[in-house]
Amino acid sequence: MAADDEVQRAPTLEDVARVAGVSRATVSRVVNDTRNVDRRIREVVQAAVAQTGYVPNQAARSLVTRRTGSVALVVSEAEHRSFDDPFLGRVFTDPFFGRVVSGIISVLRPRAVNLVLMLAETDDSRSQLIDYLRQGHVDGVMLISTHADDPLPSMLTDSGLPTVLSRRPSTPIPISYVDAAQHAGAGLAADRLAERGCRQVATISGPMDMPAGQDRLHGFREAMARHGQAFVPSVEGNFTQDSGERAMRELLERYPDIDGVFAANDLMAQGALLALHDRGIAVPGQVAVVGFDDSSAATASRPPLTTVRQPIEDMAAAMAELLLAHIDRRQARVTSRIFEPTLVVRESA
Amino acid sequence: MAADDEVQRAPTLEDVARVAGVSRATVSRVVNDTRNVDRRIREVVQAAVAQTGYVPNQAARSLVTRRTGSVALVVSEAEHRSFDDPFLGRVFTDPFFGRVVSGIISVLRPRAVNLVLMLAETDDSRSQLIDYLRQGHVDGVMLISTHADDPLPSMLTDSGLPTVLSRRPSTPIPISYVDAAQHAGAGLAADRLAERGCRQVATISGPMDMPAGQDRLHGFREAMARHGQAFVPSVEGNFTQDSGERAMRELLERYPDIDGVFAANDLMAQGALLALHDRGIAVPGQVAVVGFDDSSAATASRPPLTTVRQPIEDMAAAMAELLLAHIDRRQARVTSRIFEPTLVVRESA
DNA sequence: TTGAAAGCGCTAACAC
DNA sequence: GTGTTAGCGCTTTCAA
Repeated sequence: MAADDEVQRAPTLEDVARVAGVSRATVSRVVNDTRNVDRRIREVVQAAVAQTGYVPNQAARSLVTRRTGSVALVVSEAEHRSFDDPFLGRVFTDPFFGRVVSGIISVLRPRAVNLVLMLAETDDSRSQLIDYLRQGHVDGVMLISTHADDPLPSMLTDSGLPTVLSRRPSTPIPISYVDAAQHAGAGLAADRLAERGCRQVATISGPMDMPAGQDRLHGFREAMARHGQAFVPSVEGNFTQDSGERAMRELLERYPDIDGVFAANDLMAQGALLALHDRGIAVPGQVAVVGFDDSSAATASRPPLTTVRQPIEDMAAAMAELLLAHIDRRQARVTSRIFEPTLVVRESA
Repeated sequence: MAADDEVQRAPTLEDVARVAGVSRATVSRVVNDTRNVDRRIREVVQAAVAQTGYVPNQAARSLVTRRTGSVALVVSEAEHRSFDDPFLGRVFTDPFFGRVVSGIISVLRPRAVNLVLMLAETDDSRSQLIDYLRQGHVDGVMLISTHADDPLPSMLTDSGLPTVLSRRPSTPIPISYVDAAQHAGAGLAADRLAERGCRQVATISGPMDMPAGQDRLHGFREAMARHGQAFVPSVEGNFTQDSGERAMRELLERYPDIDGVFAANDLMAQGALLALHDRGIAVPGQVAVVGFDDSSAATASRPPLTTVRQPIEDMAAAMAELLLAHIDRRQARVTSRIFEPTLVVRESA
């Protein structure tokens, strides 16, 4: 209640040093927990820090260290038609996303690294984003890219910023990534359907401009071919529940004798279940359904979904680890880590 | 391919100035688009910027301007029991969240302000967060707080950082916020149920430690009282679909003659629908159901939900506007903005 | 073990 | 309209 009205500005190292009766350098050493500081002095300084309410200024700090202590999670989507068709609704609503963030946080938090979430859905926002990143706001970036011709991965490698993708890049470029064995995972779904005795199987694929969409379709078709089904009809969806519902209706119309369906994610499988339910078709009695992801949608639907599980949290954690390794230069080479999916059997197939 | 091997470091204002043959100040003026620069010189400088690939260093810039050009969106949740019960799943999976982000982005983007997303679910992470924010990483914060005894709102006001809440604070503290008229919204649901002729109405409330949970319960009860129903049974949920399902089962057990239910959000209403469906109870024939939010879950459920709509995107946009106004000191006083909900009638009631 | 001093890259007076 | 200059708050040699 005394000398506090001196200034309105936040206390600086200088202020703390004055109160503690030492130099700025010493305070800096204490704050940064460097060795070689006398115990007594350390305590005096800590008291001064507490008394002044000092908090280091990040801008000043990273100006000299060239480190920010933050990494970015960038979500890049193809287009964003209007305010009423929010791409954000799609991304954030997908249970997939929460699990990714959760996995990332689990490795970032203990190391006191912060997560900055950034979105890019237009070309404008994409270059604005690159600028932001190049300005040194973050030490590295994790990219969740949702379409094939996304220029962001290569823009990022060009920028020289440490980067890791959450999926195989659609065109081979030298960039680190984490992925699940999509092809094999789709094979698991095919095996299950074949094993149940399904003979007329169709699939609701993801967008063909996404690697995950392509891989799951090809993997499924190849595996069904091994089971003797030469032709597997498919309708393309966009990973939303709604698109799954529409696709199922189309499939039913064009191929009324279908007895099994593989949807490239759980949300679409859930949509398919709705369409089947509306037509009074029993699942799995008349049509068996298999999803992909093992997201919360899998247990929330009726009947609960048999689905291919990817260890999303683990994959996300691996992505964060890999990025941190790149940043610390512990890992200089471009690296990939692939996780094996498993089949989770519930009631839908 | 010539003098480029001179250094490995990023080009600075100095470098650009040298190439352009002007002073650093002039380059700065061009980069920051300040008036009072000769057209010719401006062009020369712009060419030099392009040639050198110059990008301003944010740390240096904000060290002097004391501005970062970013604001934080903080999501604060009560607890986080384990890796398997990810609170992130709850927050990010709720369609509500995507709409909030979407609304915020719509006002931030045009002003080139960046959004930093931060999470806090433990006391540890909460103080780590406050430190981060006080270090000057962002110019202001928007807080989505999910429980009553959250210390964050007052920690934030104490820190002196411009802050806006997405809901009325649970204890009255001097802080700006945006909210929907929860009480009135719940009344809309009651009116609809009464109008349909429901005589035994119950409710699945939100968590009682959240203002939104309390307000919707009280609002609903008062309105039902006006319609002559003195006692409205309620079971508490936590805004997840699963909790809605469980609550509905409990309600059915304890009050078998229920003919109408108000769930405090759409996810829980969706869960209620599932429980009703499992018991073979027709909706709205035997039991009418009303939700709250008008989220994507409302149209995805069977039957589609009659629900109370809050203009989430608009509210989120208003929150961002308010924050920006505080930051620019255009708005110094603590302010609130309340939005009116409306009833959206579909099939469930 | 501690202090003095030199910047990190930028903006904003102020002078010209 | 343009250049000079003084910091912004911090870390980090280098001496002592």
